[in-house]
Amino acid sequence: MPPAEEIESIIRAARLRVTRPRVAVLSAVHEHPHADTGTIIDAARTELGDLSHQAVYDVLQALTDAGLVRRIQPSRSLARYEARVADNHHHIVCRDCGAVADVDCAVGDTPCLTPSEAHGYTVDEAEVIYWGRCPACAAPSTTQHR
Amino acid sequence: MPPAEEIESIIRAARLRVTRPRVAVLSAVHEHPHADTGTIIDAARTELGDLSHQAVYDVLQALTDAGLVRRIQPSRSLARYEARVADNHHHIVCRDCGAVADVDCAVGDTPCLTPSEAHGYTVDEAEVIYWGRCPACAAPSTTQHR
DNA sequence: CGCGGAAACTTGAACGAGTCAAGTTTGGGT
DNA sequence: ACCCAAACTTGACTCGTTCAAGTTTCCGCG
Repeated sequence: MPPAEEIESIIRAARLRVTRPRVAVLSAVHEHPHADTGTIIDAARTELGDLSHQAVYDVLQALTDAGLVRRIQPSRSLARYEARVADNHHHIVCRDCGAVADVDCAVGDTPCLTPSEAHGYTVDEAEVIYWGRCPACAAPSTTQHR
Repeated sequence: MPPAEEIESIIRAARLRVTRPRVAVLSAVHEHPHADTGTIIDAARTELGDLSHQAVYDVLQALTDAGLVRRIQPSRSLARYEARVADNHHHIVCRDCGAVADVDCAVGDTPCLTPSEAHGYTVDEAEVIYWGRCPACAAPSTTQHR
């Protein structure tokens, strides 16, 4: 969780204008890894007071384009954002509650980045999602899952 | 593209009731790999005449639960379905036009199915999506991509 | 230090894939 | 042939996301 000044310089370093909404949104993404848009809107409003949802969508788009955040969207889930970028890690998603956790790659730095037959496609990224159940949902009796 | 009788027996073998909507939808998924829901609805209607969109959603859900089709949903894309199941293959998605192609796994049968640290999760599937550009969109001058 | 313009934000309406709910039809077991 | 739970129809509705028009603000430049 970098302090506000560091957030500012991160934004500035990406050649983006520094605005209060952008600082608030980027902070929110740092503080809430894998949060969906609604959660980010709430967190940014807590920090700023008023803020339109449209601004948050715009900011997230700008930050994504600049490579400061990454957007992930597992099936049956809303869009989620994370600030861990450019370090090649992957995700485990719980089939029941949708919780997301980070996983470092199993095989070296760029796992499976070589499809056997690419059909002429130019590949630049391999995204891996592990599906399963989180500890809470896997527990048999404690909670009635879903 | 199996004939109608074979589609029927596939459905019956999964202990599902055989109905005309189900046969039409499963045929459509076989005939249009990676099609989104709208395309499947159109294809099924072409075969059947009238058919409610709700029925298609129900059928796709039932077929997915039974393991007869697989649902995939790359970021920024609608839900797509395919009939190739239980053979561990993955997908290449074009960043520009959204086209999807199949890829057999690079490393053996169950690629990367072992995350380095699973955070207590029980993992049962590893889904890999390669991101890049399809031959048409990668071509520099021919088509103005997007 | 203040101006100017483009980028960023606000407001409010609209879109559309997917879901919900209530009523009717139908497959297939007894 | 009967029956009923499963499957389908109809139609309204939800809500994450996008679109559009107008206003504000950041920041390079003089």
